[in-house]
Amino acid sequence: MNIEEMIKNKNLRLTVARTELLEMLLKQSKPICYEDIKEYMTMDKATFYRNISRFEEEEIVHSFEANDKKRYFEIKIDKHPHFMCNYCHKIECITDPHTPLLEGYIVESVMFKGRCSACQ
Amino acid sequence: MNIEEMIKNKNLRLTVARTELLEMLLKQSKPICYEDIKEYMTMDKATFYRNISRFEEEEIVHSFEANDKKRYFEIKIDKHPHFMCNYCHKIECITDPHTPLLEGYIVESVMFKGRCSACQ
DNA sequence: TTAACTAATGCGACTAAGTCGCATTTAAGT
DNA sequence: ACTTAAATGCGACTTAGTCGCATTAGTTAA
Repeated sequence: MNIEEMIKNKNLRLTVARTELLEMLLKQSKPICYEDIKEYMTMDKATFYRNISRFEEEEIVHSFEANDKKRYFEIKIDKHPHFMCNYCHKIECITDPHTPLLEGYIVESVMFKGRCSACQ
Repeated sequence: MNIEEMIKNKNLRLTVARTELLEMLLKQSKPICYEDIKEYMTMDKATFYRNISRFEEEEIVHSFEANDKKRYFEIKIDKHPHFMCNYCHKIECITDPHTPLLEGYIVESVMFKGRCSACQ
């Protein structure tokens, strides 16, 4: 599925900003925040956040708050847990398919925090 | 170990604010943010955050950022995973002892997000 | 094509959690 | 009690993210 379809399938208007934003998100290998990519985008900050919120509603994007008080985003395909290092603050994707289950809950995402391999 | 010992053992000065803060934290059954308890405390906001940071350095307190952009705190005894509901935004402690391991990482905390039992 | 309608955008102002600087107070050793 | 350094309260500040509003641009139908 291409970017145009991703947008149209959700009955969203196809705009330059939305196309640019999805291209950007698809390019990443890990979650990013606004600061990380603002210099590579032409859209305004408000437009960025409004579109991110829209994409979240439509379940195209997943986000979470990191301990640096910034919101991080990634495309919601290939769902996987994340690891956030408490020492170097790097965020990594966990590819280990062994995602834990919790009785009584529907787990939609998992975040591990601790010391990453580089910080040991 | 009582509160006075907890503070003295870390070579911290025993102050009214610190005692009050630890009493407050020990009373909770789940993580709390400043807003949750400010009305029950006499100390200033700056003092609260400074002492929380100090307690974190001394590993008395654990904190994390929730999706409401607020920082949540709890006493760092009896470490356990947490569950944050994406729908009612409630934070719960997971008592299930089955905490997952990750090869190559030292996991210090785990946060699950999704739909809690009340929201199904 | 064009017209008309509505949603999306950019901009500047605003919000609020958390931090900082500094003058004052207080804990703790002598 | 006296001294000294650390802790506190207060107000000002920072900054990620949001809001209001005037303008622009997709989309649908004629």
